[in-house]
Amino acid sequence: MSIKQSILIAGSTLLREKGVSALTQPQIAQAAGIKQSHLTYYFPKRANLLLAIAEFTLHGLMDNIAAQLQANPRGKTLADGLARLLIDGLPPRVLLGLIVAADSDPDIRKPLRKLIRHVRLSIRHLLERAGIAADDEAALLFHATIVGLAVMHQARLNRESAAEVRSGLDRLIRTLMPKPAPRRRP
Amino acid sequence: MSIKQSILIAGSTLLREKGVSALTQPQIAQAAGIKQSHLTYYFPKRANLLLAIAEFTLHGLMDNIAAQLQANPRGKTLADGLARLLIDGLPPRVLLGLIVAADSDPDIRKPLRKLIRHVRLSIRHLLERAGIAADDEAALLFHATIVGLAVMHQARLNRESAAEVRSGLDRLIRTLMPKPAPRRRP
DNA sequence: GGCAAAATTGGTAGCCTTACCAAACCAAAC
DNA sequence: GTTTGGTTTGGTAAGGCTACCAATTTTGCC
Repeated sequence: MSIKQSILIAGSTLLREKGVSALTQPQIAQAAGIKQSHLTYYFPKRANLLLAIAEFTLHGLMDNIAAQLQANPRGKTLADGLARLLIDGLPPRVLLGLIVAADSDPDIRKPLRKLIRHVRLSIRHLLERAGIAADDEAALLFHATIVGLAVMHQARLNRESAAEVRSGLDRLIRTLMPKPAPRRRP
Repeated sequence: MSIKQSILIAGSTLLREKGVSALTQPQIAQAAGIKQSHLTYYFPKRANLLLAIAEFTLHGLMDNIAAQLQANPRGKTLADGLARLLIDGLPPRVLLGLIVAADSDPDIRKPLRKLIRHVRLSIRHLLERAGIAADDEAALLFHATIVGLAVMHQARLNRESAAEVRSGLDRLIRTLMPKPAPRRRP
């Protein structure tokens, strides 16, 4: 495994488990088993490191989703897979980390926009595959909703918030899925 | 105006305009026109200050929403008012600030949960007033969606993201509003 | 083997943060 | 007018972070 990879892995693990404030050069370096000064050799500025970690992380997530969808491309599985992803905490923390960083380093914002666009696109593919017709606006709302669910869970991190992620996703997908056998109340 | 108030105002202004990373004791103190050491006299720990700012901010927001709703309690206005709130940036930044802080100081999480519960409740009232029937799950989804829209806008801060907030809110509310004259496609 | 480039290390300058403390100050109560 | 309690100030200790650099080691190549 290359050093760069081990840095990225250490970084995203740290991010997942301890949040953005733990994502410092000393801690990442220690977790990756290298010296801090060596870390700056690979990533001279903190922003470089952050973006690399974000890209690396999201790349992994996309693969993850794709694989899950491959396994069983219909509704229930979609909700389950997404729920696991959102509760895991890595994706929202990546986003939060970038937002916070962008506040003090505006250069980050451009790649961040690109990243979000990319996620949006992936979501559209996801929905298509799940048999949900989604125009731009529908994809936007879906995206926003899962981001919101994830962020609110991150804020609370208890059983209730996790349950909300699941029930929220369930309901969200249920309302969007084409009904196979519409049954009406009496 | 009491010193405490001026501190809270300075803090929330700073938060709105420069983001969480600018929310430090020196900067707040300067903005409030007092010495940093004096700031710690009122708020011995950073967490105290953060929570106070969050409460103060959200309190103001609720009043804001309530007033807007008072003025004109139906759909279009609801969307407009919310959009202004979300684009303004203060609410999502308060949330982000608390999440980041909670990562290094878990004591913050309990009041943070309470805060979110409170917002949820306000949203239910809001929806009721706007003539939208909302069970728990619907309120949850509404809440999640607006949080997601706001956060994704904060991440990008450009015209496109602002437009997304507006169109997202529009569509969200449109799908929830009871249709006055349902018209079907041919 | 020897050379050049890349990788790695130890060390440190400079900055910023939070939290604390002792002293000065003010204002109201007695 | 003095005492007492709350306010305000200046100063600072301790710690953490980023970024840089000079020196050493390793690696790949001729």
